Amino acid sequence: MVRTRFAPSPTGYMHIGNLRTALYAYLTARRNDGVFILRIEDTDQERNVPEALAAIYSGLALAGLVYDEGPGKDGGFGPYVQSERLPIYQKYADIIIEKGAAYRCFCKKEAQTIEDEGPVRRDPCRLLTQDEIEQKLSASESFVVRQRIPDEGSTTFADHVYGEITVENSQLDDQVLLKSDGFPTYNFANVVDDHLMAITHVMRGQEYLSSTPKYNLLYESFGWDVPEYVHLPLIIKEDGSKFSKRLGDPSFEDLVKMGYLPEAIVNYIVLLGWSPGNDQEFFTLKALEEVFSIDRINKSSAAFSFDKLTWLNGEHIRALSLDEFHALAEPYYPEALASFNTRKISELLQVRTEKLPEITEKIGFFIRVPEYDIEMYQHEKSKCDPEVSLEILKLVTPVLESLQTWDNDNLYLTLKDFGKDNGYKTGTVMWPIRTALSGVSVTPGGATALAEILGKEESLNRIQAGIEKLESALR
RNA sequence: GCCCCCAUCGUCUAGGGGACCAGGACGUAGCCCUUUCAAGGCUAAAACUGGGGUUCGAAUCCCCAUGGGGGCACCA
Repeated sequence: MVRTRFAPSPTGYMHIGNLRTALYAYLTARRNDGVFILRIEDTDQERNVPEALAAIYSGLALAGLVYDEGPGKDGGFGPYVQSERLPIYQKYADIIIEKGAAYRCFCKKEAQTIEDEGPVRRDPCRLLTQDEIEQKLSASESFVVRQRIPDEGSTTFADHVYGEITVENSQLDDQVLLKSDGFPTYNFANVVDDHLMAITHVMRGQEYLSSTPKYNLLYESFGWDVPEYVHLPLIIKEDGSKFSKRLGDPSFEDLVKMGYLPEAIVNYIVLLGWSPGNDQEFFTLKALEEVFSIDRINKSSAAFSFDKLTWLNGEHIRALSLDEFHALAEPYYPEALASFNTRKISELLQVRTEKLPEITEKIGFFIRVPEYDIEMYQHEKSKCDPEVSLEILKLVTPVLESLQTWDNDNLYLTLKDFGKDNGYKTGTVMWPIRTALSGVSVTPGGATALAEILGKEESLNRIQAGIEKLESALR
């Protein structure tokens, strides 16, 4: 039974790299009919942010990553919040001290920060005699528990992504397992919990690659089986620097606020470091659950491209039904748009929107025609200029006035025929109308689509205004 | 400083000795379609970091160099 876990510490937001780790862990569980577990790693009391827990839950929910076990969803391996497991770590710390694979260190914190010679520090306390220890203990001196790394030999572990890695034990430091406040460090808690929670595949960022030998040694000291390791490459920026919230890069929540669909973000993020082996790039979470596999994960770090995310977001927007898109677009429609058929507007917008907030700037002209220059009527490709425009607008007015059925199809056929009868290209007829109706050079949809939405009366008013504008300018 | 990891178009990647004068996607440029703009279609420019090996043959295997990244906390 495959069991994976996502083990974030509560920092207040969902980092992009964390989201991907969660995604991969989730997909690995789903693909293998396994169990996906959420564990909260809140062992740093100074860094805990109160509302951060909520951010983790909402972030996972937003991404669609439903966990099978976790806080509030006990599967027999709880509690799933590390700060609620303190006695457990205490117990295993005692066990490992007993085994001789760890020891108490009574050194002062400050003394530890002095730069020592050599890459690895061997703490003097590892040589303390039993008597000395008893003495310090009874004097209730505070201490931390450190792992006793063997002086000789080397440690090898296998990683699904990076292969076999060997490190000399002399390069490993006697890391702290239990802090003086009684809390475990990540280094200890992750090993104890992954074992106790029967995690089969440990998936995490590659920043843990270099400390993994120490975890292996811990597993060995306890006599536990080592889990499968899956270390994930880093996500960086296109200039090669770190992708970090602190440096102003967006978190998952930020991206959603910027108008990216959660499903598009998830789709994009899965491709940063993994590929399906064919040309498919568009994926829903459901589809990924069927095809994701660990052995197609890449080794090298991947740069986050906003351009590609934006494109993929457009793909997801276009894949929506009109109703779904309309629901997402509506919040961007101002009150003043209420008199129009906004569903029709959504229809025009859907294929032209890559990010939701773009909608705002695309629809302003529906409410009011902006001030514009008559140069707007000049258009090479449509063989149009202000003079011709004026002529067409005047000629077309009675035709439109007499039109009974005011919809896109009828308007289009009528105007097309009008052009044919009067020797104009369709584009030459449409350009001035579209311009008069909107006052902008680019609109979602053409002249007739806009006219339909604006309605007969408003359309004719705007055309009349265009005529007056042109007349006064050309006089 | 020490240790570990990585290295294909600008970016994400396919590729796991001959099928590669290296394929796809984003972005960029051009064309087509066309009622402006999109969407869609077509086309173009664009990469195997360098040097040694191994081999009949290397993007693919090995070594070195270079470059990049990560780690060396009572943070995770």
